[in-house]
Amino acid sequence: MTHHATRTLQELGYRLTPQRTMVWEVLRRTRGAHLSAEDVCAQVQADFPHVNLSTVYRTLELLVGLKLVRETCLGSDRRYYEVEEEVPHHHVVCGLCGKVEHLSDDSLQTTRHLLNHVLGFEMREATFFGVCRTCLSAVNEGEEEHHAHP
Amino acid sequence: MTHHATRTLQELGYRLTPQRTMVWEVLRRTRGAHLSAEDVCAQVQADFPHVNLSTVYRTLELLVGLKLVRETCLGSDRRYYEVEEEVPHHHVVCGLCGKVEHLSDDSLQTTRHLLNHVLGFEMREATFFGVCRTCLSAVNEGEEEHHAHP
DNA sequence: TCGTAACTGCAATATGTTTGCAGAAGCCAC
DNA sequence: GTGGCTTCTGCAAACATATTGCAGTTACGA
Repeated sequence: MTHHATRTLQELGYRLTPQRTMVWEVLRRTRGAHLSAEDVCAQVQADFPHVNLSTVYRTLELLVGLKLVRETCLGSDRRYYEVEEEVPHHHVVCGLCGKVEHLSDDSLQTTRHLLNHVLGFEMREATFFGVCRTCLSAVNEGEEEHHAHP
Repeated sequence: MTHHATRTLQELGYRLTPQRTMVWEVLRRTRGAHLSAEDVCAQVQADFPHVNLSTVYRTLELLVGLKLVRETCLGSDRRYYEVEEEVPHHHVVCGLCGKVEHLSDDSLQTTRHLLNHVLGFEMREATFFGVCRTCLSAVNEGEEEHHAHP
């Protein structure tokens, strides 16, 4: 486990167990991905098969509470986790293929100011749902074909 | 049921059952709210207690498929439904009190263009997570109190 | 009014997440 | 190191949300 997370856990009086270390390591080495609790558990179990899913849930809850891990909203089906980055980013989700892309926080400065100005709202993160480039071209090709053969 | 939804259902060969009518009416008269399937079911059952939750789920699925109802993502806990408006809007969710506010689609034109330009992404809807005005002032008052009595 | 295909209610099931509890183990004091 | 105390884990059961199979009901065109 990286110095940072280790220190945080121990300084706050939490025990440094192998399970917690492994969950953290999985998230750290998959930086940029978005893993469900079950994904994390599967990766941990690849090395230590006896580790239990409920322990993974409890560990994720702990790490989220300590702001070491971020729980992101990519849809209503389940929860996804990733390490909390110094520079936050936002998510762009394709409703057709499910692909998730990132968007830098800088890009949303004007949107942040808008929300703050209009609603007095302090934006922490944003998720955009729509159709990605790839799926858009696929749809367009389909339309063209359809027009070609009415 | 309003002419529009009625026509759509019947023209497409779906049967116009009381259950479907009631689900639609509940959503229509709570315009602006965000109801879960269970919420809808409870409101329908207030008048017709025998109506089953699974029927509500099937009806919502149908109406969403016909684009008469929109399924919105306000977090990963469950799914919420509202009537599909002519002019779409976006959602602003407070992570502390859970309040949901609306944001007009117009406000996000530049954001939409940004996503299109940077990622080739066609944005359909956006959800912003953060802290609302009310909770922000509550937090600030708490801080002030804390500073006053260290 | 009748017949049929579509729809509903019910119960069972699937999937994701939480919890109670007994046993295991991290960590501090010695 | 060793002991002891408290936290943590594994397991199984519970819980919440959503889906499905099936038998009986019903909308609706003929």
